[in-house]
Amino acid sequence: MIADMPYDPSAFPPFAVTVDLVVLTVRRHSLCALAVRRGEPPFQGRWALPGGFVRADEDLAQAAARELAEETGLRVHDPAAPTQDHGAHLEQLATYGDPKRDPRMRVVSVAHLVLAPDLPAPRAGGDASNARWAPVDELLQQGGYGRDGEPVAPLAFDHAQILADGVERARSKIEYSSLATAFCPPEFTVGELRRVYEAVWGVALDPRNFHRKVTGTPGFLVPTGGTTTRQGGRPAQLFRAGGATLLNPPMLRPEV
Amino acid sequence: MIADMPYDPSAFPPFAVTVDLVVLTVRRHSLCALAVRRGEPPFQGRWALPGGFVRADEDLAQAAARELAEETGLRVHDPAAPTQDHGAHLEQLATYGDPKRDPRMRVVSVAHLVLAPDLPAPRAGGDASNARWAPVDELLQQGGYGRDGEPVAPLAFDHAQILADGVERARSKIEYSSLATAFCPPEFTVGELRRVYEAVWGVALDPRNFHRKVTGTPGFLVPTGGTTTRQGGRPAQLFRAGGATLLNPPMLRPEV
DNA sequence: ATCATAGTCGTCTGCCTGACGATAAACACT
DNA sequence: AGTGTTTATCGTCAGGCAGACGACTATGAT
Repeated sequence: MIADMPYDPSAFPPFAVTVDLVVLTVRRHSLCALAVRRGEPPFQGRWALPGGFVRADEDLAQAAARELAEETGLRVHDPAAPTQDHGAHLEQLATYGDPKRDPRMRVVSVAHLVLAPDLPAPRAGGDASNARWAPVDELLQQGGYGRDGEPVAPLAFDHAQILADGVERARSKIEYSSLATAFCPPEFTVGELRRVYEAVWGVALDPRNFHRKVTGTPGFLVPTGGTTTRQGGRPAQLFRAGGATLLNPPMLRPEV
Repeated sequence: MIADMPYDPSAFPPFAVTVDLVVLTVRRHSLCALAVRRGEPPFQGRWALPGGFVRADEDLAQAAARELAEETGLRVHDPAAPTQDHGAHLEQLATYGDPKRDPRMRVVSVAHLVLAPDLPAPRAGGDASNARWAPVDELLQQGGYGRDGEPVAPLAFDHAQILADGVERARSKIEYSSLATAFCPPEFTVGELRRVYEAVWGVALDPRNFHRKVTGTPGFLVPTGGTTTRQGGRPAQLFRAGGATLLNPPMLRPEV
């Protein structure tokens, strides 16, 4: 990097660097993402992913965590502190730098992926009407009609691509990691975890085989001793996420 | 992104954006990375990953491909053109933006991963002594001694971290994709492909089970009809990489 | 001729998964 | 109280795949 070039500030073009957030959660049995309405041109009035500029003195992950807190109040789970603070999971997704992706100037955006349990309604700078959870299918369908019959405008900028990449990352990552628990509250049942997989993958899973798989994988789930009937039916054991982060062998996503 | 902020060029700090390259290949049965010697401070004389500034009018992937061509003469395989041009594989790895990662100024670097077949000696701006292939273990050991007994200085900047991330990506990705063929020449034998896996993972694999696995996976290998004895022993069938990119079920990396 | 090297085909056993039957424990009715 | 519905949990069985490893083949080296 900069291997053969003396330091000359005029030698490189100025870039703006932003972070964009793909915040995913599972609500009412479907995978949803956080969208905010743009108040300024370009794309004024259109929905977009939350995000903002990286500040001069902060790391990329810090910037993403700050934006997340500003938009949702969510705190990020600190991997260094294994206590059960149960913040959201945050990881870097990819970086988007097409010269024309922002019509105003050269903007390079470092997208981050956030997985969060189901939350109360979002806030966006205190204005609730400018932020919402929307099913990812709805946000990704181009020029279709939403659940309420209103026409759906595609997301601003290249955010549809970013969202699609984030969803794909989440779908593949819950296969071989215990990340699906990031969508669950601190204590959850096997059935609730299964409904997370079903919502993210959009498939139905056999409850018996799923139960055998997750309870038989060492370190995945830790029973808390409690039970709950909040889903109706027979009371189910409550679990916390165990220490294991990698699932080996992985959870298999059913064929199409 | 930039959702609630009017366009004001003074509102964001100026960033330099670079691409850094983790170029991996397999030479003499070990996984090697391309390193270039820095000609300028900081870290003058130390080894670093190749890379450079992103230009005003180019995409991030374009910048990475351009730097790769400048440093090695390698061309990148174009995914849109499925012809057998057999360029190298290039993909985005991750982005590094710690405020202090470059002591001179705020630099955000978008690292890319390149997998290439074994190549003739590298060139770096025409100066061969300033570029080399080095085993990744050697580049990653901090403050140890290299194969020739000379002390090894750690890589410049945060490039040891970037290299480690790239190696980890390559190690995991050959599990569930056919990417290992990117390390091979256009035609190769099952044994050569096995030696790629062994070098990247640093393990020994059973030749019989490996043969069964790769030849039994539809779309992974396509026989060309030819044979070769370049490895000694009984002649081996030659194959090309098939169209399949995902390996299902994956190739299993042996336990520790 | 013999050996060393590398490739290829088989066999066997154990583990995991998918399909699915059966039972258990709650609630909502009537 | 009884019946049906819902969800959870335990078991069984067959098929597929991976690890361990034996056997045989085809070349070059000595």
